[in-house]
Amino acid sequence: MKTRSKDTRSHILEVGRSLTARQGYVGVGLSELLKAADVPKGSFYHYFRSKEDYGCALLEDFVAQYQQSLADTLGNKELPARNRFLGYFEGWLEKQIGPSLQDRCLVVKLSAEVAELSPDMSRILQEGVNSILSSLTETLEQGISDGSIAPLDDPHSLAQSIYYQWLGASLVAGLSHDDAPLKATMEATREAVPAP
Amino acid sequence: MKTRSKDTRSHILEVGRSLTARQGYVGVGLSELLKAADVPKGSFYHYFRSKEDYGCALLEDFVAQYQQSLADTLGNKELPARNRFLGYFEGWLEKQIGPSLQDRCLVVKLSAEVAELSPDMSRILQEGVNSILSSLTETLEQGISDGSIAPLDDPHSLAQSIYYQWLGASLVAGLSHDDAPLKATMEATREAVPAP
DNA sequence: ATAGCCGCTAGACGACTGGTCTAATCGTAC
DNA sequence: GTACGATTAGACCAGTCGTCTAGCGGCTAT
Repeated sequence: MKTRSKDTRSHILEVGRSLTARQGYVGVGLSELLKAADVPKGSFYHYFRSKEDYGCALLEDFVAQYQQSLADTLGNKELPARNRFLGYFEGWLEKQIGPSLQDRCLVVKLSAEVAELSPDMSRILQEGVNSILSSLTETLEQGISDGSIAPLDDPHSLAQSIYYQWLGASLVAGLSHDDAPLKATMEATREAVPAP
Repeated sequence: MKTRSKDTRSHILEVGRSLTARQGYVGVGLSELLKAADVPKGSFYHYFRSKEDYGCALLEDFVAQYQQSLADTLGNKELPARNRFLGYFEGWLEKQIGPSLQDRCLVVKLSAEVAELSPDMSRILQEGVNSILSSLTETLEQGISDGSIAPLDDPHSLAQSIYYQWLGASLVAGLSHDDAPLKATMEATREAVPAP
């Protein structure tokens, strides 16, 4: 085994992520995964208890990284909160357009598949969603405070509406490999978050 | 073979629908499907050229039925258009709550899975989405005409926003088996479609 | 009636992949 | 060089999709 920058476990998860972002969870078999990662099949059960255990690790990894990038984007206190909020969705738009399926949102890709398959994986995604919604709500509140967003009745409801809309738009955009639904949603988002 | 109310092909599709609504497309193997349908394996390839051909038939069937029920709900000219519009989403809410996964929306369940798997299946779902969006837009326009909905800048954008929001909310609701996201979306929908 | 026909069924079979496990090997520390 | 944990090879079998042949059973035409 050649030396690898990261340890084998992380390496498997990294390769798994890019494969899974394209083909789904069930759609990536262990053989394919391990071949792509250049890890012998026998090693798998040294690093993970089962495929589901691996799936959970994959999602935990994803959620953790996502939260980090969320903190970077939404937490940058230099910008007015409204810009940070819109910037988050601009980033989403760009990721979905780019050809690197690698970075696509696993909530969109895996939620439906995992829902009736693995309670553990569902829970991890669920918690990721909640944490994103909290961050978005908080940013809206900051925007009201800093004056970049006009006062709102219920920031949490708005954050929820917008986030769900992006999930749905991504689903449809994936079907047609066309970013029009996302661009329309970007426009709708701008209008839904009024500057004062 | 006992007499069956419908022909075998339709029967396979019907059983396939309920299995697929729960387990996804890849998640239902031919053996499981045919065993559940009590149809011998040899028959499958008499009715379908391949599993993908069956998948397309499944989706075409679903889309056709969906369009029918859409016409029934949105086309009922007795009611003001706003009531018909909101009624459609109330129906969605009820279906998702009920334990009969059978009736759940296959756009939500299969879009992500099918996107990178089968262009044909993707196209059928895509066309279903477009047709739903057209019907919703049309109903909004009728509402503006009949006075049940206050004038809107762009009915199509609004229909799109609302529909995407429901897709996303359904995805998340499935994760937690909790209808809160859908109820919140129902409320948001009511507010987004203002009576004059 | 009966012969012929054909839509449909039965289910074995092949080539392959799925996730899992045990037994053996490797690498390092003493 | 022995001990011992970390790592791997590859067997394992249930299950995958898809194919194929044999023949049932119910029509129709004569």
